[in-house]
Amino acid sequence: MSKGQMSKGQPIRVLCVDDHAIVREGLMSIVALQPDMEIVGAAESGAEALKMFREFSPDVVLIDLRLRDTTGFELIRDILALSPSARTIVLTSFEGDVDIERALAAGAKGYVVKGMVREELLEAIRDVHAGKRHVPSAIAAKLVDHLASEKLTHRELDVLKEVSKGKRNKEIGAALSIAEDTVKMHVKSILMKLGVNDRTEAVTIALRRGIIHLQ
Amino acid sequence: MSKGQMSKGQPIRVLCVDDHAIVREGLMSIVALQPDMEIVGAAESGAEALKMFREFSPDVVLIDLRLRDTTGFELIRDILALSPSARTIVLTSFEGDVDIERALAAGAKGYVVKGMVREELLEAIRDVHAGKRHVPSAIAAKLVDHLASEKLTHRELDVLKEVSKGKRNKEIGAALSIAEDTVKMHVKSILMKLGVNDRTEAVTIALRRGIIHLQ
DNA sequence: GAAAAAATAACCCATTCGGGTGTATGGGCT
DNA sequence: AGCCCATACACCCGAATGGGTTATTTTTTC
Repeated sequence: MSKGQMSKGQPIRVLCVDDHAIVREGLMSIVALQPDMEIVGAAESGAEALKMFREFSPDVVLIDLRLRDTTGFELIRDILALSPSARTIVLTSFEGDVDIERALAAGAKGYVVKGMVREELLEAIRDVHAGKRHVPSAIAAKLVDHLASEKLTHRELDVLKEVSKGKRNKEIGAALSIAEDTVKMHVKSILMKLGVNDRTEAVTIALRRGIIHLQ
Repeated sequence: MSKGQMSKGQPIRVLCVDDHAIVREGLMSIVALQPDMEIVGAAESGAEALKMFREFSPDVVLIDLRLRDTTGFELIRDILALSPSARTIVLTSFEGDVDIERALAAGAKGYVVKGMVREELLEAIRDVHAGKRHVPSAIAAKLVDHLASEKLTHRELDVLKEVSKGKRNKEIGAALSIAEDTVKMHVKSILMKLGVNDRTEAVTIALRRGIIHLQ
């Protein structure tokens, strides 16, 4: 790892990971214009990203949360396993507080939403390269909004995913090999934790917050 | 309109409309590399797009469906109202059959999904500029899959949107100023047309197919 | 102007749902 | 050992839901 003694004159070496060619292209063209940065690679999958990370040891890695062969969360963990001092920034269109929380928990140093102004991204890259965290206040605010809200347990998540498929409690019980009454218990808990009236609103709120995703 | 006698030597003049700076940047950099194309403008809102369209009379307009101040559907209609021979291509991440159908119904000549390969987009631009339609078979297949499925009526859509908020039939009735029994009638019809078991699945299927969108 | 489609409303009825309360078991942390 | 928490199960009950049928009025379409 040749990051410790990086002098001010050397450009920030950036790797970007996104399965959309347009986004990779856009990132490259934005970053390439900065005199203090350079793109060392653009990967379209997690596997390719890891290969490029090993090969180029970039200073900063930009990562989308949705990838073809893995998730951004997993990729961040994989990269940190290779190099614990790696600096990663999530660049995604997901804005749910749970997505943000999971990304930061996985070890991301920054979280930037696609659709922000160009400067926000560049600032994030410079901050994170300098060892700082960079989470825009609008993003941080979403986390704060749900600080008090209880997290769903693993089992509740299982149930919620089945609920989103339109299954009845009885069917969910059969699918998860538990009693219908247990399912009802979980559903009640889910509704309470999410602060909603019924299972349908539970699903839409969960989608909005990034607790579950379609497909 | 100086499009009729466009000679082969002149580049295809492209306008792109997307509220994400990264995507605009990516499009510009992809198109700029093509010898037979040039970007004449990049708008980040519908209003700006119309202004640029009037100013530059581009040969082809690339349009995202989600814009800050309007929708892609509306923008396509607005552009066609200005210039009935305008050629527009939808470039979006929405893949629901209803999104596709609405876009083509609005007058789009092409429909390309973000995340396709670079060549797909370039081919679409050339095809559409040449007066052809360009809808990739994967996209067309989604339309075909739902050819038989009945469309929801306007009122059913109103009800479905309320359902997605977690409202009860009684509350929906109050919101729409109709009897609860009428709401139940609409809900029954919705479930039948979408081929689902309950209101929750109706919402997730509707989201997937682009019949409704969150927020 | 007639025919078709959509919107409205009212029944019935079995099932499901949401809310309340209580109990039990097995990890994990202190 | 004691405690918390997740998980699992049971029972009660009123309200909401989904399915079936019929009918009137309005709107759209041909």
